[in-house]
Amino acid sequence: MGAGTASLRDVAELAGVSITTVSHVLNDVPGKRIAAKTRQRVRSAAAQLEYRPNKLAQGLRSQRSYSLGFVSDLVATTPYAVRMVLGAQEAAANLGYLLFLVTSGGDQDLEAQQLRALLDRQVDGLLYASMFHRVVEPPALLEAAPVVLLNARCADGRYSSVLPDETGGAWAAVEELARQGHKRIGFLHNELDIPARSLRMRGYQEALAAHGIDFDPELVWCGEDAPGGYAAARELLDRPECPTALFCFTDRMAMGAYQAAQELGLRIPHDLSIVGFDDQEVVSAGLRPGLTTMALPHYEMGRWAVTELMKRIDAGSDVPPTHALLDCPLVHRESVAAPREAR
Amino acid sequence: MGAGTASLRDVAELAGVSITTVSHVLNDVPGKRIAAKTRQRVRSAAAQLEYRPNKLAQGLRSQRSYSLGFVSDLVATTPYAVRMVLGAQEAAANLGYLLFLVTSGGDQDLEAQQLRALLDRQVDGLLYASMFHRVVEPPALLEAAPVVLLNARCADGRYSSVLPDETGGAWAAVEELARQGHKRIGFLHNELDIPARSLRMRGYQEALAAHGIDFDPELVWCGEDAPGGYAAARELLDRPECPTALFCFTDRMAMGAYQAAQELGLRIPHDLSIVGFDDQEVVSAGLRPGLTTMALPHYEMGRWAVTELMKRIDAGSDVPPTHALLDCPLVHRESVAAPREAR
DNA sequence: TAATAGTGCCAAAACGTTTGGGCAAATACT
DNA sequence: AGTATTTGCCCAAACGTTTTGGCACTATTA
Repeated sequence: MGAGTASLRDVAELAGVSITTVSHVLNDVPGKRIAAKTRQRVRSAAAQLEYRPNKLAQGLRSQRSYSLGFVSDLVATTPYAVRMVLGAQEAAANLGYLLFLVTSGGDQDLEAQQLRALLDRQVDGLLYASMFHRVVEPPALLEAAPVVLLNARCADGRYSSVLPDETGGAWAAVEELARQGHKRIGFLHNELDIPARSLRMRGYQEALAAHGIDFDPELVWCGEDAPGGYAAARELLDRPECPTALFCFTDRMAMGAYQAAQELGLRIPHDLSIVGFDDQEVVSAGLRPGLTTMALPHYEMGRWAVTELMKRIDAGSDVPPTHALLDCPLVHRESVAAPREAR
Repeated sequence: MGAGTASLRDVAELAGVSITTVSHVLNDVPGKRIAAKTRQRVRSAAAQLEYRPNKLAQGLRSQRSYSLGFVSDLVATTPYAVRMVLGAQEAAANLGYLLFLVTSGGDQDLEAQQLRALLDRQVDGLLYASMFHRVVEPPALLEAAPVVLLNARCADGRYSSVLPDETGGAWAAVEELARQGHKRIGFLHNELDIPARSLRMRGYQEALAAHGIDFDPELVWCGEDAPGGYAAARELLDRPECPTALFCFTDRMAMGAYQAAQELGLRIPHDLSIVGFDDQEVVSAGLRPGLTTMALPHYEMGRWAVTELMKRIDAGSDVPPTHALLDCPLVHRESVAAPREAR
């Protein structure tokens, strides 16, 4: 009844064989001829001592630490990003891997220091994650191990990357509204210089076009977070020819839009349909009525990244990088209905 | 210009000394007499080769892996808990430690499996974290390493633990309202069987008592999340003698209360003051007006936990466990004012 | 000059694995 | 019976460190 501290030697001694043999048996090394009886003896000795291999020693010897580094700019304020970590962690666990989690807070020196700490521990690969979709300039240290970019891509496409399909998401959101018969669909847009900005704009425009609706720049208004969403929505809804539906860049902006609608006496979805983006549950499920919104596939991206990273670890760095775009599923709640006019 | 893959032997060769000497120099081993010149030579050789010690080898030899395990039930849906991880991670990084992050999702077998994976990697200690404050029954495997309980405690107090001061937080929240002159302070309470429930209730009652206000069970109504908060608030506010202020168990319930208030034509904070709990920023900063609320000291708890864990790692398990209660700071926004009657 | 003390360095074992190259004994062929 | 083959196992080196216990010099002292 070992306290889990038994070594290969202890097992060997108890089984009356050499360390080599124990190793061969426990690892099922192919091509090694060992009598069934001996195997049995070894296994039961190992079981009896509750033998567990020391991963440090294993890693030292076989150049495989079975651990990965998850590097992210800031895990802090962004709640949904947690699902990225979770997806990665679960996928890793299934393969016998563990994740080192480090955050740089955006500080380059700190990031380098953390990366070195990871490499010192001989991680087999790195997940370089951004908390919001962006183009990154990966630090030189990343060269030292297989890498996959998560929720980010680099300008030269050198590393594999996985991103949400922003355009497709925006497209589907607007499609959902257009299908209900909406013609005047406002867009509560973001003003940050991030890829999602132009990508979702594209989706918005293309979906409009697909439904034969002319793009009207007057129906696009920028802002940020709930206050920005509120202001932008007031702006759009205070007009004579106001939109019957709003597509919001984030759930938080949608939250602001709800407030504006309420103040103006517009009932959702009767007088105004709203679709958000992010499926930030505290907001989308907390609002009344529940907010129909596009979910970001954070969990799936985390999983994808690990799977891809494994391929690269196993195959060496000669395989060309892959770039994935994952779907943003529509989450139906109660904020969308046909426009009044169409009823 | 080594690719970071130089070993002690390479440095020794380049400096023309033995491995031993290099180790002594680079580790500043006290009591070792080595000529200043030699030291210089070794250091510059190490620098030139960009030598970095292999932590696997170090750990194997010196029984210190400089890594910790962060075990949590589920990192998933709960966004604020992220700050716990962050606090732990930053504190660990400052001490040269890295964090392995694992989540069990509440599954006992999976948890055991993950714990073993951590122990296999010879972690120096474990952070056993709960995503919401609760009493846990720690698995037997925790015995195998120093442990600190994070946002949790065990019934027998065997392990060190750190928790938010729920009672103090509730006390301060109600105090904030009472100080403004509110006499009828409703409590939108939770109905789950968790420690926070009775602890906050105690804070609520004590603060009332401190202000000479009689506790009125009629002013306490249970529910959960935004919908529950909405329902409970409707219940309380629809009366003739309705409360002038609401203390909400969570920000999400407060969100529901906002909706109820809006429907009833009550303006916040003019007609109704509200204090929440959690400081879940998407909600508290997203509501109009901003929600005054009690923040949970997740970040600080994370920090405290690794500090405590370090003590226990360094001191052996003979030092008695410590149990900390950390303050919940009040976050002022715009949802509190004096009651109308008092103006 | 010889004993003593101090200085500067190193060899080797150990941590717990994996793995290539064995070598005896048992079995199969001629 | 003698050779070839197979079976079953083990030795020892290696991974990259830390650490103990020296050993060979040089400098000091008597």
